[in-house]
Amino acid sequence: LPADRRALRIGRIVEVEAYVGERDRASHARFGRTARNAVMYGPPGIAYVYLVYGMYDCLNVVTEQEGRPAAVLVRAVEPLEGLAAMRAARWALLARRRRRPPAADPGARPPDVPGDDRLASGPGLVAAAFDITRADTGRDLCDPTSSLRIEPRPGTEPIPALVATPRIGVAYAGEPWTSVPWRFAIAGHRSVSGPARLR
DNA sequence: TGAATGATGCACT
DNA sequence: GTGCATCATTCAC
Repeated sequence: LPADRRALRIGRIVEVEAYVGERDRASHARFGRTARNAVMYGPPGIAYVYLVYGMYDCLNVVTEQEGRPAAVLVRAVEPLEGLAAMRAARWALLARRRRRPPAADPGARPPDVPGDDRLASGPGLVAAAFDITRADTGRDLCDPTSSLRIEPRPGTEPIPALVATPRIGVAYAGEPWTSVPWRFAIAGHRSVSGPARLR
């Protein structure tokens, strides 16, 4: 990893989606156990990272007992620390998409990188901001010594108000799976994905 | 402000 | 070969 992306990065998860069981026709487990989704059948707390649309990695957390394939997709994170590293990673993502050489000055912000609170406002952007890739699949996100981990909400923070909506981008699954309200977000939070009017 | 579209790699039928 | 748990850009308004 380049030096400007080695800093500690911390964020608050503000939006997730649940994918539960082989019956869920929107889930990667809908065809049963395969090479790609095998980790979903394992113990909970483990990372499952997959590639979507040939371009973006997406981070999931396995959530159920061994043998029951389920995971939560981390759709958006509020950046808290290590913002410069997140910006650098975002810039690298943009440069890759445009097939342009990396920018000369790593400290500057390109004009099309959005405000800091939206650096990880989408599942592909979460992985990009934290430099998470498919190579992270299988890592234990609950290990407090891991360099990639999820920690409990500090007890000093109140439980935020949530909204539940249908999941994004699963029209192919058919009913009831396209409509079940299994997307959860902090109500009105500025770092939630999507256009402002829907936050 | 919103709808349409291209980029891009690979898992899967 | 088909289609995808997405994003940025372009173009209309």
